[in-house]
Amino acid sequence: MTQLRAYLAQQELSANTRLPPERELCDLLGVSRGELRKALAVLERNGELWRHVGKGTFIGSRPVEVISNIGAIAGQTNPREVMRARLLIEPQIAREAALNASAEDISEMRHCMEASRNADTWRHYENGDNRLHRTLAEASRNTVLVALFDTLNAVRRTVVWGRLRDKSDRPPADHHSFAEHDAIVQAIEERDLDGAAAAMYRHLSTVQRNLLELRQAAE
Amino acid sequence: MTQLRAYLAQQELSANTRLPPERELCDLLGVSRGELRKALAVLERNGELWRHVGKGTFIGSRPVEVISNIGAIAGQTNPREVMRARLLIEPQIAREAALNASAEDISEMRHCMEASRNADTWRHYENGDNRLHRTLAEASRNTVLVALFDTLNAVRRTVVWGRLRDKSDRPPADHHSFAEHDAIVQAIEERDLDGAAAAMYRHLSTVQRNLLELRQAAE
DNA sequence: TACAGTAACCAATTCTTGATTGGTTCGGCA
DNA sequence: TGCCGAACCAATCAAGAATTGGTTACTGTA
Repeated sequence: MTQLRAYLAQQELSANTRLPPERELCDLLGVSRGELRKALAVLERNGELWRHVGKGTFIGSRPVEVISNIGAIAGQTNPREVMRARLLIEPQIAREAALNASAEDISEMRHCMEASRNADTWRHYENGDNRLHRTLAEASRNTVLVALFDTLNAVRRTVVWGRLRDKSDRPPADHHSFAEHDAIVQAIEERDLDGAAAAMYRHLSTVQRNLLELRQAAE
Repeated sequence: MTQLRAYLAQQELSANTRLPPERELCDLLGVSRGELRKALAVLERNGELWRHVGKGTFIGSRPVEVISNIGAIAGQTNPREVMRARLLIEPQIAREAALNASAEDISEMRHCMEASRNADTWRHYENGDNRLHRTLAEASRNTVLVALFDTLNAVRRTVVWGRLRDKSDRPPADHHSFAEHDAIVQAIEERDLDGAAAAMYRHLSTVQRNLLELRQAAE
């Protein structure tokens, strides 16, 4: 243990530096591999280095693998997790939108709502729906929030939903989303932060419930 | 062209299905490769299939590759936006962690807290701090939330903070984060959803305030 | 001239194989 | 009991071969 610390001290210990393999290291320090591994385990537990099979042992903290590939995320998750994340994140974005939305943002949102209401196919409806949520995210006037929303949205679209959709080839005129979207935009226009978040939460709850019912009906 | 359509019709044409290589296909259909490629080009422009060198030809539309380039986001934003996004997002993650954290998660969080408390340099402190927040995100047991947190965290570290840090070479024993971290983990352990979110909000508020004071002092 | 077929080549990608490396187990030994 | 040595395992990496869509040049035919 003491030997290892001394060895590390004498070496250049800049972060992300790779140590020699364990087999070399124990030969170098004149200790057995078991003892060396016990010492390394302490240092790893302490967060001073990290190890990975096949890669090696590295100085510093384990790098968080920023999954740039949406498909990788989508492959590890499921509709339930995605829906849960939406319920937690999007109301907060709506809250920030209520704080920062401009008149143009609100006008654009209303335009998207009208487009989806007049949609003659589900595809067109979802197009308008997507644009509405995206415009709402932009209305937060926060680049980071928009980026997070885009990531979340991309995952949502990639995850296999099982092509769930009832048989009607076009959205009914009394589709639940219309009134709910209206409530969200209304709250944003009135600068009602809590109201906007709550309206978005209610909307996503309904979406979730519909999704579950469709999945159960499919079984 | 007509032959190709007939071939596709007879085959199973579920999305993401890979077609035989062009060399096989033209042999199979008895046409030259040039003619086959002209037909394929039409179908690709029509959105019925997509091709990629080295991969092959696939049925359906080309998968959306949303490259969430951290650097691009970081270049368009600023510390204020990042901090604002953290204040909105991370309390929600803490809330979900309070709902789903296992005993191992909490134990690991406590260990990270101890590590950062015993840190003898700011670098080690931040190491423990990062691991704590990451463990907390994992405790939400939601792959999507972890991915969003990683994205947010990567942006935070990329954004230029101006290397703000007071001169003391090690965190003071009464550093505000220690008590605040403790409150967060405490609330999570007690399954106090609102408490965990509120504690995280208070913590990030303090971080934000400290950041502003340091920036003003630097001017 | 015009156009289709053939072959060859290019670059991106995947597949294959062997070596490396952290993690683990088992027997020997003091 | 505790440590050492050796072997083995699974994940990873590295390098080369094979595959595949994209492109070009040449030939033959009408």
